[in-house]
Amino acid sequence: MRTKRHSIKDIAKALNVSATTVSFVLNGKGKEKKISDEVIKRVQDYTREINYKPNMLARSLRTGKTKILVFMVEDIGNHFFARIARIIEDIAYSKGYRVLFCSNENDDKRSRDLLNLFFERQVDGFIIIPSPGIQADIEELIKNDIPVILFDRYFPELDTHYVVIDNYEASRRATRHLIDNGYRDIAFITTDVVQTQMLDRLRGYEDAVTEEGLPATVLRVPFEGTDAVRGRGLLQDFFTDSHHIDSAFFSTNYLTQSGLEVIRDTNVKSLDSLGIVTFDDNDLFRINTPSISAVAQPLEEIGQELMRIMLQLLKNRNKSAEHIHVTLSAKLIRRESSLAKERV
Amino acid sequence: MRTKRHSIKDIAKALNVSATTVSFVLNGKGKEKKISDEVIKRVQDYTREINYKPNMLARSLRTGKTKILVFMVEDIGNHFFARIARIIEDIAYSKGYRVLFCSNENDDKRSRDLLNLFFERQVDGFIIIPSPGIQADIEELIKNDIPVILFDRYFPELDTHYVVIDNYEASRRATRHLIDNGYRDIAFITTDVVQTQMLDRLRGYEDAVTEEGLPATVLRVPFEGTDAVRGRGLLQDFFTDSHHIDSAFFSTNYLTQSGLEVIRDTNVKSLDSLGIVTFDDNDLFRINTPSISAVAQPLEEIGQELMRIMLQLLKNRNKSAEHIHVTLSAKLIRRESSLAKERV
DNA sequence: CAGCGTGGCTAAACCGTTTTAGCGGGCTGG
DNA sequence: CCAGCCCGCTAAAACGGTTTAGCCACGCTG
Repeated sequence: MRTKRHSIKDIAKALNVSATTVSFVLNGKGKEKKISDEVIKRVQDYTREINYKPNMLARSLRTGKTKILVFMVEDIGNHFFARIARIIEDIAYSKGYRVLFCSNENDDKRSRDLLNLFFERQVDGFIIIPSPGIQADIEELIKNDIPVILFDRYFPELDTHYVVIDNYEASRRATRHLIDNGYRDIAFITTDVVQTQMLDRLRGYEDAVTEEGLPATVLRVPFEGTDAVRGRGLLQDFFTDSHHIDSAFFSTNYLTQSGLEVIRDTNVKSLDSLGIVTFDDNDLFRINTPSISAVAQPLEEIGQELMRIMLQLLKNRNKSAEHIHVTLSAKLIRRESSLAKERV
Repeated sequence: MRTKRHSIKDIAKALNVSATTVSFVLNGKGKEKKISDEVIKRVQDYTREINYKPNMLARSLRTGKTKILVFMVEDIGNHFFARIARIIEDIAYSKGYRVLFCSNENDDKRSRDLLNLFFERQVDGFIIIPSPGIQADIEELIKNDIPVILFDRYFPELDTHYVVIDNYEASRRATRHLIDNGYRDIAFITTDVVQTQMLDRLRGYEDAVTEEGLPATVLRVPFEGTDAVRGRGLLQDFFTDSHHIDSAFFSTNYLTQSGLEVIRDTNVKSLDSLGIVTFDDNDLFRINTPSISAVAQPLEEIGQELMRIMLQLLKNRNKSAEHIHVTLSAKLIRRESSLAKERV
């Protein structure tokens, strides 16, 4: 029953040809290397018959390429990351690359472990949403000449390739949109994460409200627990206590989900009168009653840019050109939740 | 700037010792192999200084072990799977194994691709929730003498190691619980997946209601789309049309979430009068108002059993003993949603 | 002083591929 | 008639580790 894995040498022996010949045929270089049609056929038939699968470790060791990319995000379960993952996977696949996904939960130790794991296994490139404290590890990768692209957030002090959106501008416009619809007491509900993307969103909000002489109310929910319950307690207290609030701008989608549930379950506020905008769109917000206005990041474009850069880096492995910085702009999708309403 | 990756030979050359010596020291066999303390120290200091990371491809090629396990489920974003994943990861980690997670979305092609990807890369073992049509591929793995354990569901016609829960009994008890609390028209809301776990849950429900002469109403929601919106349309229609229903038993957690949202948003039924039980507990159900009764699978135990078996298989790689079948029992957690209520 | 053990190290084989260099034989052209 | 070319194939090195077998020098024993 127990079958030893087949190797090229086994095949060569069985067919009375050399390992070289088998390798040529299996790599589609039969014609080019002047192997006779007869031998090509014999090799192909036999390998198919025994269901031969090459040992990629050996191949990668020899070629120096694994044809594997790593896509590391905060939480691959999050809709925003999952969507981009799928886009990237499709492009990568069509170019002969496989993609491994992993979540770092924005934790440095976990990030480091994962980077190490894959670095040691010689993956060809990394697309990363960095946790706050792994700047040095990223630098180390780059020193080793391995393609790294950051996205969603980056390190201002470290020159790397990255793809982000203009969070400041998007946040500012979303806030203005609430103001334009008559809301005057806008809460900004965000995480305690102090990385570029969140800081920019906060600044966008703050500038928009202060320009109009409106008050700024910020709730920072610690990043912990699982999405389903993250910050429910804090949110509940906040909405119960802050009666002055007439609208809320959520800086990230999982907070919005918790927020909506809290509001609905506790009836502290009426969803129909509260103005709501969220960062990062998803189906739930579209289908929700009322539908929720959202800052939609250009997922398709982000994924495409990431892979465009990655493939370029993989091609020009030698010459290290300038670092590429891409900043895309997000789109505000206006839905029921943020439009001017009858005031009570 | 560009640094070639360090190899053991580089280190050996730099320190004027042999590669063998370096390897011994790095593997902690210095003492055992009678390497002098002085040399051990020099090697350790130097490797630390240059931040040497071994090439795991080369190591694995030689040793035949990658120290990597694969954990493949339907959707790693799902709470139930994610929890088990974490438990497994912790145990594996403590034994020197890393775990790679992946989602097959219950799709055969995707499953096959993933199995192939990792098989070719020589991972040491698989823990799998199989999609319906990959029986042959699983068999192939087993033929190649690589440890495979199925869980959550299995192939009745294929003898493999597996860990499951007694879905029939759990489902039966959950249904009986609703009956005992006075519900007489219980809907069973499930997926169109026809694998063991779902079939058993269905049978459990059917037997429980027919024994009492109660009607059986089954809604099958196709497995597609993303969790957030899966089956919303169908569920909405169902609850709108089926006015006779006084309770619902959901066969899987994401359907419950969609169901709750639909009921809440459309007000077709009152959450307070409807009896509800769901398969697979999570924080949301606990915190929900009303809190939702759930069949809680013993996550910790499942994870531990899986790893216990896996480690055993990895140890006794040679002798193929009997296939191990573990069936655990689930616990019904009674909460507000299923208790006898004032009837209107 | 032969023989033996042991401390401290290393040469070389090996894992399964890819790839470079090249071999022998038949055919062609000058 | 032979130089040169093409055809069809192969030997061997290389990738970066691990592991087996064994070398040499030294001290100790009998």
